[in-house]
Amino acid sequence: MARYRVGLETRERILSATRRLLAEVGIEGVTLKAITAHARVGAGSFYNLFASKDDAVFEVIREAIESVDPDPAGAGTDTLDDLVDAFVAFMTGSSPIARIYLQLAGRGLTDPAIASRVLRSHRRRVERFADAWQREDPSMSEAEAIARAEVMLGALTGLGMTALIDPSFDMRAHANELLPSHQGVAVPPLS
Amino acid sequence: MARYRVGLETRERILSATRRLLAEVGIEGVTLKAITAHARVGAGSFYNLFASKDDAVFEVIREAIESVDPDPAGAGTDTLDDLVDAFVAFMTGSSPIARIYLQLAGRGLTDPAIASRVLRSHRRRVERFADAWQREDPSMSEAEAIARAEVMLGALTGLGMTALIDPSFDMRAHANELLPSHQGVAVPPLS
DNA sequence: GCAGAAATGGAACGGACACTCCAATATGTA
DNA sequence: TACATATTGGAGTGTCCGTTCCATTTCTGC
Repeated sequence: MARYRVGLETRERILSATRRLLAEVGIEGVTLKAITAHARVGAGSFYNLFASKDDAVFEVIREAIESVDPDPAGAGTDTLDDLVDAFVAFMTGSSPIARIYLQLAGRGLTDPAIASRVLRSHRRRVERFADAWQREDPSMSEAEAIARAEVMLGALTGLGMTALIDPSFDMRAHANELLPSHQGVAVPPLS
Repeated sequence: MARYRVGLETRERILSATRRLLAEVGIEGVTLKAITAHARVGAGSFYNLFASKDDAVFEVIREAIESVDPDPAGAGTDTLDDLVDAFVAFMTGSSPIARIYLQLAGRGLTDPAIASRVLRSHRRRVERFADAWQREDPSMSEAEAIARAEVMLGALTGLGMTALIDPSFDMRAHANELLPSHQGVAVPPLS
């Protein structure tokens, strides 16, 4: 835990180096050696401030997500529109961190420690989407709101993946189709 | 190079072990030690038959792809329901290819060579979904069918990812909500 | 300016990894 | 059978990784 001014500054240098490395060389290139070298810090200093290497990586991702959060304070004022917009901004923005996030999620397919972290943040997001949905339609049951939030987030994640692999893919347009307010072009539902 | 009968058999044992490992622990869990242990083979025997670990992994993937007929009949009789069902079965079933596919897709976010492969198969699948959609509603334009296919596949991919990370997640239930026959909101009926 | 706590660098550790080396053995051929 | 060579296991190599340890230095409240 950083308590002194110098400690906080070092923490920022480490996060900054981690951020830059994630952007430049990807998750596989982020080694402790690289981080400490770029931050001009000894390994001891690093572990004085972070519990593990992953701890620093997740903190960088957390901050990146928070930076596009329409309601960082958790006041409950964000709409579904806002949330979808934030997700799209995160995925299609200039920050390469979205890429890292998806790669980590992929790694979570085999690494239980990462899976639990990814899952935790996923569940938090589902809750957020479900709340917004219920706020827009108070008659909706909580269970249904959660189910819809799961589908919407699944869709957004998948679309984000496509967008990252295919730069010409228009994620925003497709994402907007997911919104209940969207009244698009016509396909009568099949019976 | 295997020349004798025993060598060819050993080669098959190695490929079989690699295939099983890819299914069970994913691409990152496939170590040389694991392969040789499961195949009951020494490291020397392995390198007598394969140039590298990746050589064996790529061979397994190549064979797996080859063994899956993308459109056996080519009759174009499959419905959206069938396709979604197949996708869910693919993701939640015991087949190793789904996990490998997602893990490779994640790796493709930084590796252009892998990205192009992933993208190609993705586009092929979009086409398949779009065709089915147009078959069910001939009045739908091709562009719109493709747009819907993109959203649906994005959702399925994202849900599949969640399902792989969280075994308790009911992918099939959520996937069904994506179908136009379902009166959900995720893909809204259009006016 | 002193004491106690925080911060520091970097050597050292233990483990994982892909891969090499080689003496011993098995195999196919003539 | 006799010979060339394919095949074998597994100890050993070099490298890289995250993390720990600790003597030393720096910081800050009093």
